Amino acid sequence: MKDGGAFREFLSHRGLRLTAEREAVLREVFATRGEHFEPEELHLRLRQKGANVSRASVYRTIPLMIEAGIIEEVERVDKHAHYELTYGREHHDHMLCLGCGRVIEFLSEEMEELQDRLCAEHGFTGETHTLEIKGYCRKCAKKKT
Amino acid sequence: MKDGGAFREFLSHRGLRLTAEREAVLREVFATRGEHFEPEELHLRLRQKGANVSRASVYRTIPLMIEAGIIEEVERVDKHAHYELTYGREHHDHMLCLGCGRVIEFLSEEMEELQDRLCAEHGFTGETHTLEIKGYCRKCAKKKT
DNA sequence: TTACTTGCAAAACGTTTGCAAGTGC
DNA sequence: GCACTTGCAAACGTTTTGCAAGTAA
Repeated sequence: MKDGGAFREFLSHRGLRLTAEREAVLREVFATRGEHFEPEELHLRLRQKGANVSRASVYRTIPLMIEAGIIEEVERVDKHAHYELTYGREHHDHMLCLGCGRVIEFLSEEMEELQDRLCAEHGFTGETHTLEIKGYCRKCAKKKT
Repeated sequence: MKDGGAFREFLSHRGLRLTAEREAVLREVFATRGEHFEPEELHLRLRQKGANVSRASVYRTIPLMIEAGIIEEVERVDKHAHYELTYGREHHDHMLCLGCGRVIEFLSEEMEELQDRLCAEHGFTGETHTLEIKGYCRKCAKKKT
């Protein structure tokens, strides 16, 4: 697990332990490379691969990975939380197709600049932003007409 | 209820009925003018005012108001959903203070333009966007240092 | 009259937690 | 050895639903 270093450091820095379960969760998260995931799904995949990690441990490891800056919570389409790996990736935002559910990721330097400007205007110290554009992808837009 | 027209129209257009319960919920939503609210809270306020509207009816009315374009779901800070009245208001976005939980609303014409540009670049037909900037308001930023 | 709507209480859902047993450091 | 971690199953809080009774149109 070449990328796991940041998490290991985070754990030891906090006096927490690197257990087989946490390693398994972390490995599985890295295996999703780019895709969004849900806790339940992550747990299922771990079981399928024979890793004995309980649902509780998955749920307990997620906030740690967030604090460690490995993952982030993204949009909540349904009732439950969605996450994605952010470690080693640039910040990006999402377009969500209301037709097929497809998620398009995009980077926008302009968006970053706009955030800075907006924050300055409101005396706000911005740390992160989430921008989600809902609409229809090319295919679905065509289908609709 | 001078503002309720849109909802009435929506209901009759869909062959749905304007019941006392739906009217009460709608009235209460309009009474929140600008503030975000949660279903549970809305239900509580209705009870306190003596309106006999069950929790179930509140939950059943919310999706109708969303479809009617009266309210929108905003950020989910905790586990549960937050909504706000949007009818008759311009689209705006939010800054959320991680210190005190305060929500700052802001309008940005630039943001609207940026959305259009981004969508065009990705062959996407954007309908709405949600932008949330997390960080610290002036007070909390000062407190932190 | 006839769908639509209601309240209730139970179910469902994702998520969290208390506990006793286990384990990294 | 001691604190941190685990799995389990029960608890949690929000949201949804089946049902029988009620009601707008």
